[in-house]
Amino acid sequence: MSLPHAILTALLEKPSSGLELTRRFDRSIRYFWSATHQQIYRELRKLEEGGLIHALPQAQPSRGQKREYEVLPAGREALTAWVAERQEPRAMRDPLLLRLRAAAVVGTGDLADEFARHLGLHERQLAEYQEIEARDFPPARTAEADRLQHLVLRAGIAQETFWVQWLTESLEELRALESRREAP
Amino acid sequence: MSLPHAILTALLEKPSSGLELTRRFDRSIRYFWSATHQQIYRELRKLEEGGLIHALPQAQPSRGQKREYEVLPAGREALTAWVAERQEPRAMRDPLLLRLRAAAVVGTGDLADEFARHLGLHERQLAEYQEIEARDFPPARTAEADRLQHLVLRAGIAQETFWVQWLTESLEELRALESRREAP
DNA sequence: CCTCACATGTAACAGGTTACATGATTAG
DNA sequence: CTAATCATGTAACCTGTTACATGTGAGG
Repeated sequence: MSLPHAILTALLEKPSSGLELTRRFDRSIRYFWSATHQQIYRELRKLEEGGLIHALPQAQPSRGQKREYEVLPAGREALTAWVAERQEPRAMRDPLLLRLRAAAVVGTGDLADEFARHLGLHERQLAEYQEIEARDFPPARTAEADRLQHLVLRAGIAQETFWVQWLTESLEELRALESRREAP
Repeated sequence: MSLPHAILTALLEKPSSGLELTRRFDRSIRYFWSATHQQIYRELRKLEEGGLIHALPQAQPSRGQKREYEVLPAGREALTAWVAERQEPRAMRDPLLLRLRAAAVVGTGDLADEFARHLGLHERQLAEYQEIEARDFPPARTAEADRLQHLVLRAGIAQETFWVQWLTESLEELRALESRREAP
């Protein structure tokens, strides 16, 4: 039940069309929620049917024409209620950990290369988040919304930091095991 | 494509029935992959159809009867190939972050209570993992499979440590914002 | 006119969740 | 015999992914 609420949040900040939302997801929402344009269009239709948003009247509504959506009061209420819900934390579920676990049974193969590649990707992502932090969250800000958004970004930074550290450590271990197999 | 490989890994370590697998997922596999019994039965059927596992012959195969499965050579090969695949890291996607982001727009409501509750849950989980580490991974072990499994557990520990730290920090911020609203 | 970028949409499928159904075995 | 527990299974639904289809408008 998260995607509709991600969309409501984005639309409250700024009424948008489906494609604009897709781009906003790609640009900034990506670091805590991702979605493709197909998901977004499907969900916009459902939200409109449910009376939580409506399309701004403009031009003739036809296939290749832009449709901008706006959140209705019912939509804002639904979002507020969702924020207040009691929800269980989601369990960790990462294929890379699973592959390492499988490697403990069938052998590591070229897994070290894959770990090195992931390490590079996470290092780049971390650097990007740190740039955003430096640019958009200077120390002196005090507006409430800013502080909350900063917390979300810090979660992203902490996550990437975790990956960089863990992958570095794991890579050492994998390479040590490899060289031990070559010259025991 | 992760669940079938999680099952293959578990079955290679020990041939099991569907319900036994469910319990093993709940007990130990949970900290890097989770699955319900419905998912597991569905997947066992597919794996058997695909010739990657087969049911051990025993008793008459009827509805309430236990069926134990074993991995076939083709299954082991499939798992080995999957470990060697090139896969993109999965994006972070957590509803709690999304709710905090939404709260920046519609207000925090009782979110602080929810954060406090999650903090407690993660603290308990962290303690559990640390117990497992102390019990199952004493410092002197050197067997390869042990070292790899230890890495996986350390990822779980690092994750929970992240949550405890981030939630603690966020909770302070949320409470500070609340008291600022009460007495500005 | 053609092509490209913009914009919306369809279809099919894989994976995950929830609720419920049914048979077999064992304890009281 | 009855209730509880073990064990497997069905069905419906929601979410996410991939591939493809179609219409609009602007520039060359």
